Formats: sequence, structure tokens, C-alpha cells
Amino acid sequence: MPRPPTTQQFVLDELRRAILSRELAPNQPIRQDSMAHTLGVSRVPLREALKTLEAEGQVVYRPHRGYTVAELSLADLLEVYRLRELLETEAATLAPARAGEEDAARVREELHAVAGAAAHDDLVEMISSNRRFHFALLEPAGMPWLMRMVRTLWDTTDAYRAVYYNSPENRDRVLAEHESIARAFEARDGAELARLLRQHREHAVTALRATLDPPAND
Amino acid sequence: MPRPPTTQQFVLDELRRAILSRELAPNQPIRQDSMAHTLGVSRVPLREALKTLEAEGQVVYRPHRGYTVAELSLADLLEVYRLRELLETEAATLAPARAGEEDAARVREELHAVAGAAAHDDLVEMISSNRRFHFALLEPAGMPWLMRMVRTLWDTTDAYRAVYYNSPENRDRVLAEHESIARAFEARDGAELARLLRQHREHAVTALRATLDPPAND
DNA sequence: CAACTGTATATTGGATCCAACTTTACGCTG
DNA sequence: CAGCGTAAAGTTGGATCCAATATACAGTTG
Repeated sequence: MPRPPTTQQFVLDELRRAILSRELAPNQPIRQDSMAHTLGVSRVPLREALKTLEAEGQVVYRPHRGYTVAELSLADLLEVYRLRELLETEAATLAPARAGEEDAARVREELHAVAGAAAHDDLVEMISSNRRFHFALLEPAGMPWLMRMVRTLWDTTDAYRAVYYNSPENRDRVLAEHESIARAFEARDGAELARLLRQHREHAVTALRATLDPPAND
Repeated sequence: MPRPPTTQQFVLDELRRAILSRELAPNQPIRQDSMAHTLGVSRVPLREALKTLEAEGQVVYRPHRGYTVAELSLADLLEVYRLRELLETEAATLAPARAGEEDAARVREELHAVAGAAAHDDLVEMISSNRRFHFALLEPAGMPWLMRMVRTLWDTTDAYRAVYYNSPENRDRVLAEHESIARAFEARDGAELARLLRQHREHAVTALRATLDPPAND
């Protein structure tokens, strides 16, 4: 497994992974000195990576007080899903009409990747290929600014996707829905694609709400 | 005029201003050494500021090749306005119903600030108060993630706003439209507010297209 | 005893220095 | 003379060092 080209990229990946896996808990301060030491790098690339995460909303920065892992409230979660709805609906509506043959092939390929990962019970691979699948659906719309925003929205909710995929019923449902989603894409039916994706998200957000709301923690 | 609390904030402001004013031209590489020297700081805070700008899409970064000022094509400009439409429509629809008295006061205040700046032919102040006016309209929606995205979209097109405001007719039109926009806000009519803002943007984008399209430069 | 102040310590912010990579210029070779 | 390879220069990436700010604590004073 080749290490990323630059150290700061490596640090960025590590921090993302650590936040995702809750090794770094929400609201936890990130001590630069110890964190740098842990990762085996100096503070400079660490600070640059933190700046990137700050811009994405993954960490909160206060001058002279350092960085803390961002806390995502239920309201935040719902807002993020609402924004995904606005942006992804736009892209999904346009993408199929603008897609070429290679785009369709890409979608099919990732569809199978998700199914394969699910069959092997590989959660990590399922999450990443699922992401590639969805982006392959939207990318053909040719809206790089939108894609950038959608990407950060996905990043902030990655932690919750792991929760969602823990349930076998949810996994099965996802796979079944992916099938019809891919069909709508290949049929060049943007409106239908947007509708199906909306449903897809709707279920996820409902399930997450049920998981997170009642415990009444904190 | 007090200098910002941290150097990197100062650098960030300076870079934003320089990019906005075209002192730094699109596609121009930013030499860290000379830029740091020019600003009278070291390269460390400069690099952190550049990371922030990279995340906002204002500069492009390629490892070991440095940062260049991002070029905004016409397609990019149109996409950014389309995204503003999606996001601002959402916020504008919700904001009036959720606004309190102090929110309305804020809107009125900024409305007058824009008019005052226009009366004094103060373009810079007009641009910044115009921005505060629009954000005051959207802020009450209570969607921080959306606001963050809208903010970066505004940042990327700030340079064009200066162009737009150069024309006295455009300025007059803006002031007139602001009046009715503020009235819709105070009437708690979200749908109408969204509609007026849409019109507002529509005119700007049409004017900009006319300005930028025919010259057939580059 | 509470509140305030001064001081010590921990942590972040910034500057300088060295290493790695990229690019360019130059000379060699065919 | 074209093309390639190589070396040198310039630029960025990263590490270490020092300064500035914030926090915690102890001592003092009302």
C-alpha cells in the first residue's frame, strides 16, 4: 500500500479516518504536539491538514485555543441531509442526459463493487464503493463546484453511514435500491433518478433519526 | 484601524483583497517566498491562509508545484450562480418566518447602509454592506452549513460584483430592488422574498454574461 | 472567605533552517 | 541540429526553534 505523495495528505487521511472512527471524539481538543508525535510528523503539515478540515467543517478552530473535533448535532445532521437533497437533486436531474458511455460503465462497475463488498461483509469497502457509486451518478452533470460541496457534505456524515450499514436490513435495502437507481440512470431518466435518490436518503435519515433521537444522551 | 488578531488572518484578508482586485491575476502562480516577503511575514502563516483559500476554491494547489490563482470560466460563474439560487432560495423561503425583531432591525440597518454608501459613491463600502444586507436576510433561517457554503460562493464572485456596480444604472436598480426585498422580508413572505432575490440575481448574471461573453478575450 | 492579581506553565503562532522535488539549462551524443 | 540525459538552480515540503497568548494556580488583599 503506497503512502500518499505528501505528508500533509497522509496526515489529512489519518485525521479523517480518526474522526470518522470516533478515535477522536466530538469536542475533543486536538493537541498539536502530541498528535504530531503520534503520527510521526512535525506540527507544520498537521496544522495545514487541520486548516483544510476546518474549512470543511470537520473541526472547529479558535485562535490561540486550538482545534477541536466538530460536534454534529441532530439539527446539523438534518440540515446536511437537506442540503444534500437540494444539491444532489440538481445534479441527478441533469446527469443522465449528459452522461456518455464510459459514465454508464462506471456506474455499473461501482454498483457491482458495492454488491461485492456487501457479499463479503466488508463494511469499509462497502462505504467507500457506495460513495463512488453515488458520485459516479452525479459527476456527469459537469458541475465541479456542486461536486465539491456534496463531497464535504458526505465527509461530515461518514460516521453515521457506518452506523446505518450496521443493520443487515438496511444493507439489503440499499442494494435493492441501487439496482433501480442504476436502471433509471441508464434509462436517461433524470427526474426518476432524482426521485429515487431522494427516497434513498429519506430512508437513511429516518433510520438515523430513530437511532439517535430516543437515546436522549448528552 | 486595528490589525487582525493573528497574522494568518491578516494574510488571508490581504490575499482575498489582492485576488479580488486582480492584483493577483487568474492562473498566476503565487511564489511563497516573495509573497511572504511582500506581506512582511514568514511562509508558515501564508501557507495556512493558502490552504483555506484552496478549500474555498479561490486558489488551486498542486503538490510540489505550489498555488495558483483560480481561473473562473464563464461556465464556473454560471454554475456558482445556479448553486446560489438553489441554496439562497431555500434560506430565503424559511428565513422570514423564523426571524425575530432584531433580525428585521438588522436588515433595515444594512438596507440603509447600502443606500448611504451608494449616495457617497463608495463602491467598496457598498459591496460589503450589500453583502451584509443579503446575509442578514438569509441568516434567520438558522442553517449554518448553508450559510457557510453561500459565503464561499459569494467570495468567488466578489470580483464580478465590482464590475456590476460600476454601472450607475445597475446601482440604481439594486437600490430599488432592495427596497421591495426588505418589504417582503418584513411582511414575513418567504416565497415572495425568494422570488425577488431570484430576479435580483437573474439580472446580475445577465448583465455579467453580456459583459464577459462578447469581448471574446483570452 | 471571595475576588483579584501576578506568576508559572502549557499550548499555540510564527520564523528560520534543511530536505525533497520540479524545472530549467546545458552539454553530450546520435 | 534534434533529442536525450544530467546537473544545477529555484521552489515547495517539513522539521526545529523561539515568541506570544491563554490557562491554571497560588498568593494577597478587601
